[in-house]
Amino acid sequence: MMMKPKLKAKNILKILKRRYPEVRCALDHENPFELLVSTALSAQCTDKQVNKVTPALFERYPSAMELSSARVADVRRRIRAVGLFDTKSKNLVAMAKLLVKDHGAEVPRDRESLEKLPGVGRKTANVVLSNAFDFPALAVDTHVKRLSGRLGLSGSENVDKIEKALCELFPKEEWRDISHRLIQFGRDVCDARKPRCDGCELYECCDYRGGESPRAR
DNA sequence: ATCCCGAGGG
DNA sequence: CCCTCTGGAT
Repeated sequence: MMMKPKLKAKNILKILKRRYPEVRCALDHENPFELLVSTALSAQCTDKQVNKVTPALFERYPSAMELSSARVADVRRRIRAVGLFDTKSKNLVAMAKLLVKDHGAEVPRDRESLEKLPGVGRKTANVVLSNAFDFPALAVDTHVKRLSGRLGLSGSENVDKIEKALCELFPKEEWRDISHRLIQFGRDVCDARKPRCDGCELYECCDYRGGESPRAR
């Protein structure tokens, strides 16, 4: 019973909405600057680690203006718990300088400018665009990548193609939340190494099924 | 030991 | 495409 991708996507959307009625960005922040910084810090670590260092960080550096004149060593000390701090601390200060120089110390609202910021890639840019500015964007991270592959929504292509495929599959107004739901589901059920396929609500929609089908990890 | 709600560089 | 960077959780 091969389902058409479009219909399959619709079912997945429905099931995930039921499972996660309300979705929020794990790194919830009141202003774009804080969202940008904490999202950039979240690379290769948990949001718990990020939330541990950001309060003190933002107390000392409330905006791009203050952060732009920070000493890298001080920032590094403050963010040590998130790991990869050597690169991240340098990037944060450089990023703030660029914000002050080119964007009036504000967070730019277009993808091109965001991705020029040191330490900001496609994923972070999409999170900021969709969560801070309500621009339709679908963030693809490792969870989304893995789930998309397993469910058979896209091939195991590169991130750009996966993002494009998912954007065609899901309605624009869902782009922001579907990645959060896929991420959540990836953590709760579809683990990278030991997926809990028994009792999985998406089993019927899945091309992977614990490895039964020849699909990418 | 191994992986993580990445990004940058080779 | 591949690798590396890191602390923390498991």
